[in-house]
Amino acid sequence: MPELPEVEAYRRLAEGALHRPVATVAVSDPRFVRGTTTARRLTRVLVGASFAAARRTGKLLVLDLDGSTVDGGHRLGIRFGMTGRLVVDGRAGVDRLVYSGDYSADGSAARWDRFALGFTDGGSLVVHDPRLLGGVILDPDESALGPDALGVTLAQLRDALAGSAAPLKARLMDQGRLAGVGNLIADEVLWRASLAPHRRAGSLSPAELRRLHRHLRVTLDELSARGGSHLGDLMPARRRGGRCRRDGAALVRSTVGGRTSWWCPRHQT
DNA sequence: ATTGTGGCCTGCCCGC
DNA sequence: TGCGGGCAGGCCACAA
Repeated sequence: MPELPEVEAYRRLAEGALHRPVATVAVSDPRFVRGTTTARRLTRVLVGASFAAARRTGKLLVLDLDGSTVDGGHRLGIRFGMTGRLVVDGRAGVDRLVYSGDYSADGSAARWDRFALGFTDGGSLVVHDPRLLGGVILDPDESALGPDALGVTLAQLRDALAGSAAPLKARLMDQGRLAGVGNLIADEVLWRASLAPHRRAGSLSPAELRRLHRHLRVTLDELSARGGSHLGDLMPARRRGGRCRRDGAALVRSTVGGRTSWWCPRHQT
């Protein structure tokens, strides 16, 4: 589910979990713990610790542990995959997620709670993820991520695309080059910027690059303000029989960069 | 190195 | 109405 706007909302929600000592760690499915991290180690590091900061790069949420404790300096990384939600003290960061059903507060969805921290004050931080495509990891490699899409400069965007023969959309979604753009936002931005998703990433003229940069910034701002990456202008037409809201042309559905893409063959070139 | 493909998971929707 | 295939906003390992 979540792209940059959702994870940013989660980050703000996670700020409510700072400076509260962790009492318990619960991992309901070991597959949710990624990399070389183990549930045992998570428990050892987190119990007794508290978080000093909640940061975000792209779709990765990072909670810094308070540096004054024995295990200080560690970082807890949380990814949300396509269906992950963050719930702090019973409150969700995002009201609704497409494709992941609705989270009811009556506990009926508790079986999808993959990771839960209990604080000494009785509150909690829970990651809910039915599809199990997200995960938690200790000390994630943040250097593997490109610059965050929110605030990326024109020069950084140029660097991310220059010289590449890969489809433009695939490169935009390459988290190592640019962090935070997912499938929906990529379609939305390319539609707004009048660029076809299968264009070679390195083929953009300076004017096209500036246009893409401007629309990327504006789109991320707008979707964050609207409350989610599924609230783009292209979204309602992103279905069979959908027509371009701008010029009425039948939208094309094709696979680009391994992902389903919807685009207008008339104005996206 | 870069680019493309398949697989991981569960839930929902559409067509029969 | 019931059933099953296809598909879903991500990411990672692997192949060419």
